[in-house]
Amino acid sequence: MDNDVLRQAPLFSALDDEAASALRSSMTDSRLRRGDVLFHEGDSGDKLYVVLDGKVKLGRTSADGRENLLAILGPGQMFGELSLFDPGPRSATVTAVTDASFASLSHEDLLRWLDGRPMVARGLLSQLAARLRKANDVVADLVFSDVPGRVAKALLDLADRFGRTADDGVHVHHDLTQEELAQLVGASRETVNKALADFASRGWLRLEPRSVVIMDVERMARRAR
Amino acid sequence: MDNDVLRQAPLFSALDDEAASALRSSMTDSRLRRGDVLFHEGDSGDKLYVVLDGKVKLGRTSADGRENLLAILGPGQMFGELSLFDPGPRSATVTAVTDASFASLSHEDLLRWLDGRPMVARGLLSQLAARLRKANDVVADLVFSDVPGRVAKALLDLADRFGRTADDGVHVHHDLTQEELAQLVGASRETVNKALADFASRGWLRLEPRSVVIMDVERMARRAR
DNA sequence: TTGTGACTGTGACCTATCCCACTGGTTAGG
DNA sequence: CCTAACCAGTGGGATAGGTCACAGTCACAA
Repeated sequence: MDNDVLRQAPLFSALDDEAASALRSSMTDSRLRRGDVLFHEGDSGDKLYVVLDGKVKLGRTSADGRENLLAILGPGQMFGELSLFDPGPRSATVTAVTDASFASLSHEDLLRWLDGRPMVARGLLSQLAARLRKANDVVADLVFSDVPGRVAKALLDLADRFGRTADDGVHVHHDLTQEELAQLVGASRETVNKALADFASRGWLRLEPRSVVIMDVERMARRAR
Repeated sequence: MDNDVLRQAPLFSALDDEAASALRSSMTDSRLRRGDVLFHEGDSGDKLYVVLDGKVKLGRTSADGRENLLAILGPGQMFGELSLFDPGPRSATVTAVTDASFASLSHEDLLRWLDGRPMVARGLLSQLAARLRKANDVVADLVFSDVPGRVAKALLDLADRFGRTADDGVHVHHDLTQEELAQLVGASRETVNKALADFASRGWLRLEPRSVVIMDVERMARRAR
């Protein structure tokens, strides 16, 4: 249950059992319904969260109201660390994409842990490094790839993290509307829809509401590059 | 001189004098001429570098050979940490944009320092967090802003870090060709050139080879948003 | 001096993608 | 069960920006 998810989470993975449960006991739990907002870009706040169950989206809104999603996070993933180590207002809005639950840790508690246990620091550093690497990849994709390519890549990434392989293909219940998918890849809903329709017409995938079945992972991967 | 730069560098800023000079003494120095490459994307390597003097560009190359610059770094800034905390090949190519010198620290040495001194860990965490925040901003810009906007923003950022204010404006010796500037903002050289020409014709800036003088920071800032 | 190569400046296309308009389907609340 | 929202699908026109093709400038070497 809860603790299994946390033990897998990179934040905890280097800790022994008693340390992990001590850390766990200083965390508070919370939950949200689909569509609810945990906090807004610009809010102040200094908690770090770990997703226990469900999915959330991290998004930012431009001056003229358009939205862009930085990431979709699922069980075991962490967010909110930015306001912690680089103090300042929250840099993104976090919204539940499905009903979801979290464990959270306050600034002070985390710092206490950091000072005592170097392994926690290493875990956090490698988490941040991985995130940074990924962010750089996103930048490269925006510069180099066209929209269909980015859509293919996003779907494969979601498949990796949330997909279940069956004999008719990889079922990906991403729980995102096409609008949200579009915001995730930085394109308009319409172009994303056309890209998806094109993939479907080639038999690479089958479209279902808030979900896809990827039938030809190989070609999708080739299209993504 | 050298040590002044390092003491300003975020990696060192939280250390007291004797700790800083101990850390300094475990670092090795090196230097490059303009155009020389320190390491290539895909290389293995586990050193962390701090720029002592000069400027470098971090770039990645796409499958079809086009280039994209992730960042221009100057004195006091750090790079190469990614391969450290998220082990793997180097994720970018580092090239000297001017003659430059560096201090470097090996994987093991850094980890030794990390375990002993929690402040070093915090410094690194906040560095990475700041970088991540910045990377997210770049993503948002690519999605929301047009090329002239991104050019304006890039120039202001360079001005912030490398500019010298005089009575005719802020002199920014960025040392980048327009080609490199284009790679930095993710656009073609031609469009960047036209954007620059437009800014110049409006009297917002004056163009000089590998350098600009920003005469109307206010309007540039407004254009960037 | 002249030639060579690197960089900047500019016009003319061409195309990916955005924006708009509309249709049909599906869901949720009264 | 009906109506309002929301969501997915699709066509067509407008456009930002990429690509191509040159011309002009400058530095530096022969």
